[in-house]
Amino acid sequence: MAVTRAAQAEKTRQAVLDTARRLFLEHGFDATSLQLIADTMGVTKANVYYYFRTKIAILEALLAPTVEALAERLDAAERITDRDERVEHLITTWVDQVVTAYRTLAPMSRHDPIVRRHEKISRALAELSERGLRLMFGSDPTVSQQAAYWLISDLGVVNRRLDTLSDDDLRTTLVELCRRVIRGA
Amino acid sequence: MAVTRAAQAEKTRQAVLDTARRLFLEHGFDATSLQLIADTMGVTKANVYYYFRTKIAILEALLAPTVEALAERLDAAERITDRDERVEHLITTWVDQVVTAYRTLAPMSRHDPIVRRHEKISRALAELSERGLRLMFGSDPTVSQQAAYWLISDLGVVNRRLDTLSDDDLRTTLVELCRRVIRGA
DNA sequence: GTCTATATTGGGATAGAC
DNA sequence: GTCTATCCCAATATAGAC
Repeated sequence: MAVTRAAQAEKTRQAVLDTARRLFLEHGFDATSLQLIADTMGVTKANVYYYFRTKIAILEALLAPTVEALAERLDAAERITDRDERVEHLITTWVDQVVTAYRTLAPMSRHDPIVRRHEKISRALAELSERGLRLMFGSDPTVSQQAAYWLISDLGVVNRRLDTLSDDDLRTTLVELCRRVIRGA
Repeated sequence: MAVTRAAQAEKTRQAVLDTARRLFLEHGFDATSLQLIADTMGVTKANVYYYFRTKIAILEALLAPTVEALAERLDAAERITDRDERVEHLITTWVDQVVTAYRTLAPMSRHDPIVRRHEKISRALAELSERGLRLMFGSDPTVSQQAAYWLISDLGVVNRRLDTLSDDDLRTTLVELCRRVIRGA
């Protein structure tokens, strides 16, 4: 019982993040008020503000790990010299990330209008996407290759639709789909 | 002059729709205020309200033709008995619809959070999507077929990325991509 | 058909008590 | 660390003059 204050702080802070993530995904960022977040958690608005100075700061805190994970994926892929192997790595790790997307903001991160409006976030995501494209197809991808890549980059939508599948079956299905799209381009 | 009130009415009403469409696409529905729409058009909020009783009514008016066009596409496809021919028809008309998406709400219609929250709209789109799936793959599609279909249903994202292409090149690229995804499933 | 003016609600955000 | 109370502003929507 000695650490109460700091422990309580961490717990509440995490609760804000978890609640906000759920609500952002369900209603969208703009339609999720701090009042709603606070009510859902069972605390007051002021308490939420104690942990995050603005609403957008909550989103940034949520998105940071996702962006970081994306960057690490690409770093790892960059270290693979064999082309086929690298593509395979990119595909499987990408599918992994998408499959576990419930626990991240991935499905919303591209589609919620806030992302387009938030320069810092949108630029970060755009840069990572471009980097992934180059790692897949080299510095001068054909139009067909670009199309294939951008199509796959939106796998989150498929994920949502196949939510009755087990994680393993979903993974297998998506990997095969990606392989077909990418390898044929 | 001979500019009747009715003509003026039609003109202003259309201006509201055009302006709203542009702004909804750019900022998202929730972040687009009637004030912004009115200011952009150079009229007052009250004038906008003269034509649409609520903000959501503007969205509904915008979405109606898109939904209608989608339904007609499926009706036409239903009349084609040959399986391969029907799939080909679905693909090409779908690509057509996506390519001309600037003039519709297609790119936003799936992704803006308002769609998920608006029951009438979301149900209509969901029903049409399911119908398309059946027309493509019959009444009992495999998981792989479903995945392929849902992936393709989100073609709007690819469209946005390839905006430097001519319409014809874009069309060709997308049709080939769709064929590969669908036929291989 | 378009305007000015206003009602009303809810949003993000802060001050200060406990 | 959490609360109550409040500020300020922007949003949707309406009333009534021209």
